[in-house]
Amino acid sequence: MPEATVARLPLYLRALTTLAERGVATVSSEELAASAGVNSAKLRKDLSYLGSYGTRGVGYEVDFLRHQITREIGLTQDWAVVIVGIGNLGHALANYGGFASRGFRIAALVDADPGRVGEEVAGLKVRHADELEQIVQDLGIAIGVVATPARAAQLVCDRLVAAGVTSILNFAPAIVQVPEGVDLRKVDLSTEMQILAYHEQRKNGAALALTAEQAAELAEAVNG
Amino acid sequence: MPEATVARLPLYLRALTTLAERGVATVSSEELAASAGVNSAKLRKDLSYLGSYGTRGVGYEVDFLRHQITREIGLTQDWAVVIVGIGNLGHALANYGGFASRGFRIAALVDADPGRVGEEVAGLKVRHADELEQIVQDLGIAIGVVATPARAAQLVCDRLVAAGVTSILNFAPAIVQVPEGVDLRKVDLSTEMQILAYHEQRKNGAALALTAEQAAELAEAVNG
DNA sequence: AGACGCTTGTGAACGTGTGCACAAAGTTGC
DNA sequence: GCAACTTTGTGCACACGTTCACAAGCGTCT
Repeated sequence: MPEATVARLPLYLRALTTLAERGVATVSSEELAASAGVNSAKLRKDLSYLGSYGTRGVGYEVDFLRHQITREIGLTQDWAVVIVGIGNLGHALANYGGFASRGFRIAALVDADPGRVGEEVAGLKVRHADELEQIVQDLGIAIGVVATPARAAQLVCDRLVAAGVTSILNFAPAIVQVPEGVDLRKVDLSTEMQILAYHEQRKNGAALALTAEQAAELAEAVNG
Repeated sequence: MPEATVARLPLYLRALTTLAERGVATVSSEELAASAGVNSAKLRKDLSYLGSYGTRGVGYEVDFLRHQITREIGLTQDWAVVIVGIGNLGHALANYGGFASRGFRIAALVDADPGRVGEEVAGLKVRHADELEQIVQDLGIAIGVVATPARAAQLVCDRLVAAGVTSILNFAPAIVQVPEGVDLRKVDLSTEMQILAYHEQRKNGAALALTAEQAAELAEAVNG
């Protein structure tokens, strides 16, 4: 299955869930594509990799298709996740409701700061980073989420990998290297913002962009 | 400039900044590519879209190249950003240090909950969502960050667009439609986790995956 | 049963992105 | 000043992803 298709399956899953909640039983590729924001031919080709689950002349049965995608992605199993780094972002991730409903379970929270260890966040006690290897092994954790400062990211990833974690989601603004066979995905606000800025600059954006000084004055006048 | 190249420029910028901090003055495409985690030919091709800023036989001057990329992306200007939705994630974003250093300035925080309005977060007073349009116009905001619950995301984006925002970064786990000409990027934990799960399932992951029941027992035994 | 209308699934063309391999161009050493 | 060495910039071939367009298949209506 093409990587691009894999990346869109969660999108389709979300659209299907919304439709199911509205009580829709059947949906055509055209409708589903519209609500997922993609081209209908692309949607059909993507779904065709799963098998022939549609009915010509009718469309796709929402619940059935949802189940097939869920199975394909592997969400019928429960995935234990450890979050490393319980700062602002770690807190937000620990409290994020979208995990549990999709088969991900925050199994442990870890931080290197002794001051944070023992604190209870989202119903779990924060544990010390020294225990990381033990935690990963005891809880059968396969997915690690890194929400540490940039300087700690590489070390944390190395330790996660050494402990047997083979999938890592990195939120730290750092370039991290992992060995072959380990999946590393990164989520980076700063990068996304910079991509937006690039396009903004090439639109009417020049008019809206201010010098730092002008902006500071404005901000003070309005917010202060 | 190809979209794929634009998406990598921030990566190069980060690598260059790290090198500059280490006092490195010159870098070859091979070295820079290694530290950015990409192929050196790709790096050179990407940089060639900026112009011919390298010296054959030598490499690239770190500071100079950094400046060129900064300019190309548009980070020499100050971009005013509004964050909508000051929950856990909004807090984390407001306090994220990586913005200011890259030319982005959190100019305003907005929330629909009257209970949060007036609260001070990251040195700014949270203002009510009703004022959104006014704030966008007064502060010359070009980029909006949406960190609301999923159900509010579409409405917030519509209002941002109506107020003149043409670049939006959406953190809400929702599929949002925007008119032509508006750039919408999304950052979605859940999607990223699902992509990881897909690959994990196709590796040795089956061994690590537990049923929900087994996992709950384990978790209780270890965390409880 | 047969004709008609609708929607899927997919072959084929097109466009974008990647990576090799090398000529061009600069630096260094003698 | 010239030869040897290093590294950039890029033409070209290939791989990947997207979109069109339509045949195949299913349901419905007469």
